[in-house]
Amino acid sequence: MKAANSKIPNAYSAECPTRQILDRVGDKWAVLILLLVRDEPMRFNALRRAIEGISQKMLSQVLKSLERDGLMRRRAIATVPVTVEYSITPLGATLADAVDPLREWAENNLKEVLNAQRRYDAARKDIAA
Amino acid sequence: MKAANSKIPNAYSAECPTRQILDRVGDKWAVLILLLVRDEPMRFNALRRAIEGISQKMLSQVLKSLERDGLMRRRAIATVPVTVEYSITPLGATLADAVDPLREWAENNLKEVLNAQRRYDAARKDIAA
DNA sequence: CGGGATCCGCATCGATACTG
DNA sequence: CAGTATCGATGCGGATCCCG
Repeated sequence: MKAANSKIPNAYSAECPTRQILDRVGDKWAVLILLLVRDEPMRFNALRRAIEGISQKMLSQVLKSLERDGLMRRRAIATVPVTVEYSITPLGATLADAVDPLREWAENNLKEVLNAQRRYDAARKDIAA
Repeated sequence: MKAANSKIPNAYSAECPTRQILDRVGDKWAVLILLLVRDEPMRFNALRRAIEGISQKMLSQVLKSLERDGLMRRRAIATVPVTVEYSITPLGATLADAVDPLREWAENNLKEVLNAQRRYDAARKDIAA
């Protein structure tokens, strides 16, 4: 990543906010966690169970970064054994709201995307043959 | 969210549309390209120049997957040398629209996120000391 | 101009084991 | 229960060269 190019009209420099946020939203787990926690505070292993396929390492890692970004709050309760509750912050809630249209789009259009893929692959196969 | 995982109240299975789409949107380059191409059709090297830091390999790779997903259209014009124009599809345009709130959020809240990070890091440093 | 093919380093991530 | 620590594979992505 080099210097910014403010000259070019339609350009995304490395410092562009969209890119920086996209890098975080791009973390496929982060958004899922955010959406889950928005509905209700959740505990570590509850999240682990709710998100099929996530490893404990990834989960704790992503949770930490979400907390660092001010999107989530971590609350440890001194019981035995320890209880930890993760809840969304107001800032996180606004992000979750901004992601909602995307989730709706996903639900409404996934099939069409999959169809497009099949068409594309079929066309490619014709060329190969 | 449909009957697939209607048992578990808050869960994201691997087949969840949101996850599948997020995997694509998670590709940090894909969304940027989509947003650029929405405004006006663009050519390969124009995109390359517009997106700071992308390699030609990544660009051609992402372009191909966007085309495969039916989100973008590739049009080759038989000039010498070849001219190739990438434009958004109607489906892609709806996705771009769904991403817009996210971009706005990014522009409005990046600073707050960065502040949160600094606070978090400062607190951690205190503990270390 | 618009890519494909290849090589390869390094960061990611999963698996496992251990702890407060 | 809620994590940390370590190791090892793998695959992403950059760099480079080449071609129609």
